[in-house]
Amino acid sequence: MPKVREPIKKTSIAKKRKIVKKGFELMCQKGYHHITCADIAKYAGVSTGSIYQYFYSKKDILIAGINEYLTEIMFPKITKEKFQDKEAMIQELINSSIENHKKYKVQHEELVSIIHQDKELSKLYQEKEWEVTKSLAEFLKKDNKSQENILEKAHIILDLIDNLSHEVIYHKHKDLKEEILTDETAKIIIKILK
Amino acid sequence: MPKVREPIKKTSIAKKRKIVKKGFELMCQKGYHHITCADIAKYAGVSTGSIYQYFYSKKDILIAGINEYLTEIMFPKITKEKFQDKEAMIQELINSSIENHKKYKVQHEELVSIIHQDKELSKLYQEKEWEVTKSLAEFLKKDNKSQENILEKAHIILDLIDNLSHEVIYHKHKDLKEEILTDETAKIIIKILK
Amino acid sequence: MPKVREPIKKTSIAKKRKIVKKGFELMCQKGYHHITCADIAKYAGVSTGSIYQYFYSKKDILIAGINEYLTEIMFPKITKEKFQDKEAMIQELINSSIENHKKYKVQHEELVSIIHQDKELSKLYQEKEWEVTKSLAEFLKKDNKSQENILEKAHIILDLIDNLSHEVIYHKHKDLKEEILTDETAKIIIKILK
Amino acid sequence: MPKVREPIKKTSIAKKRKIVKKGFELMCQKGYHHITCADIAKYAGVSTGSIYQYFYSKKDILIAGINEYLTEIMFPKITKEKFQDKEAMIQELINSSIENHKKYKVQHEELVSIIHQDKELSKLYQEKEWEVTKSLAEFLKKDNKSQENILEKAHIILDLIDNLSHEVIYHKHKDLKEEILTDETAKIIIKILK
DNA sequence: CATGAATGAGAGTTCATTCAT
DNA sequence: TATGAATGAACTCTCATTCAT
Repeated sequence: MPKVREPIKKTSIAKKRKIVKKGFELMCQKGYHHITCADIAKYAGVSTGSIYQYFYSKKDILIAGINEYLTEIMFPKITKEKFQDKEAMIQELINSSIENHKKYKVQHEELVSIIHQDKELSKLYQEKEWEVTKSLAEFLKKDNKSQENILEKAHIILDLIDNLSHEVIYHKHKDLKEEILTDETAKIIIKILK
Repeated sequence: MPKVREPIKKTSIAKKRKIVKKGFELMCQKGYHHITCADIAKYAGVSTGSIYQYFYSKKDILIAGINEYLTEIMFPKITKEKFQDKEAMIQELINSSIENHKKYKVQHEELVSIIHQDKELSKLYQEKEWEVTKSLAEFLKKDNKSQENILEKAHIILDLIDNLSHEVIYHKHKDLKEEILTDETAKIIIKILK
Repeated sequence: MPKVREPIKKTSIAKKRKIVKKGFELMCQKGYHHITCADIAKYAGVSTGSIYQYFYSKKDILIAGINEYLTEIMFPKITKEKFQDKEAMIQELINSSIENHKKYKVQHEELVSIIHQDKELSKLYQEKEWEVTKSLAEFLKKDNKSQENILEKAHIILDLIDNLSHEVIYHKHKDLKEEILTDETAKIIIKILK
Repeated sequence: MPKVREPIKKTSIAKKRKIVKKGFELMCQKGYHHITCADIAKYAGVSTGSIYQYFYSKKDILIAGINEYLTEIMFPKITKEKFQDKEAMIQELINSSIENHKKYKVQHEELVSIIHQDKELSKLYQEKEWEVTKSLAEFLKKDNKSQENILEKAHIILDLIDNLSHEVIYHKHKDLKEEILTDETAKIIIKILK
């Protein structure tokens, strides 16, 4: 079924990456269905034909982008054992999450929506998500023996941080103070871990 | 842009409602971009022409559906003062949220995604969300004086409940026990309100 | 896989037929690969969209055209028992074949080429061809008992007539006299049947 | 239209020939419109760029191939005066035709179709065809004086042989015995020449 | 008012040809 | 001279919207 498409040799690696980067960026900004392949090509500074030298389809670009995003940005490793105490660790978790969200500034929901409409992507997403949950649970266990329901707690904690990040990034509700929200979230997580 | 479109007079109210109900249902099930107007017409048992008697566009149906959804389902009033204590209130909040999610079983993310791509919808969504947050904050204040940062806490609480509902509905992570997750969420909310 | 496409109700039968007629005509004139769907639409006096209301694809139009062509034109029934003698029958066979070829004036080879590239069409073509061969053989048997290898002879006869028709229609070789060619062909067929 | 293209000098003669040979082979196997220039390049073991060093266009390769085919294969000289009698000559004619068809095993119709869509090719084809017809007529005249309408007869004979070859090669009709068909064809040709 | 056939702009994708290396 | 990545016009097909009936 695939006709052309070659991994790469030298500077074309850069080209393929540029297409993913720029294409994914555009998709996140405007929504997958609101941009055309021509848009992507123009934005990436290549021809429409070039896109199909490296990707099977428009969707293929999205998948590549999501893959990268999930792997490198959204679910980075957290098993850094350098933290002295829980407070520091949690603060670091929050900060890095906000940093990551700021950096990508994706329309996160667009992504999540598309992910959930595609079996393959859905599976990938959940695997990554689960990996991080387990990794956090592992970390918390070390620090604090006899923790009950640690997986569930880790899940909740990650959700709290994710939600906080969104609020900070998009700042949808003018009457919520960013600082207070961050503090409260941190305090709640501490309470959870008590 | 507007050509024809009449609010309603008698039994055609029912027709318009049927289009919204069935159309929105389909959109939530399969995704806005994956269904056609013909699909909606067939599913609603009307002709494609009829759709444009009551709606300006395909998107117009979505907006009507979201409006209804936000108003009646997702953000119902919570200022019921019948609760005896916080625990009961929280449990009720959790139960009704899960019930609502179960009832609609929408592809929630699809909705959220589309909402965020449309200024108008986005504003509407946030207003509704904020209304409920305020309403919960108000309720909590009554019950417990001297609560600091109550808006932020209310926001976090609603997020926790929403997240729990999703997990229960879609059950993405096989290793998370529904019961434990519910209990833990409830416990955390109690802690927040301490 | 098929999305839309409805047989027909009333005047749309005419529309579908017009698309086949005109589309097939164009294909035969210019070659399947040298015309676009837009060309067909314009030539048939409909919109491109209309084409896909009645046909799955561009190729589908070709198939419909070929079907009709094979059934009605190229391989008409020959079991007319009204002939008094072989000579008359053969002359009639030749005349009607030339008439048919003149009438359609298709680029016959284009057709045959496409037919041979498509399994389904190929089968259909051979079935029709074979039917006529058998029908002619049957006819000849009646007229003349104890005919050996009658199927093979019928096949050769039909080929001779087909070839004659082409030569007459396209008149490729200026130095061949049409009349003589026709006469010689008829004489040869008579000899075959001796 | 013409940009670059050089006849040849030394070993690149071989390269050009390889492109024609392999390209034409592919075209005959899969059909002109079903293969790409990239396919040809790969199959011939050269780069796509190289093709345009020797040919103006994709079609140019086809023309070169057809030229060679017509000249060397399809219409070989038949003025060999080594035959003792008509029967032997006819048998040899039949055998060599079948051999040729077997050897190339081209999708003959594809060729013929394309030839007829191109004025230039069409003319070339007819010239070659006519040359052979004349050459056969010449041969037959020598062998047998006082032959009337010898050109027309030669034409018919060549057609009979061509048709036989196709039937033998593609064996489309299971109920036709190859041997009988060959015998009958030979017998008919003998009768023609009586 | 209701219908559903008709419309046609615009989508994703292909591939003959070019050209920098 | 040889390469193969790059190009972009042109293709087939879709579908939101219109409108004659």
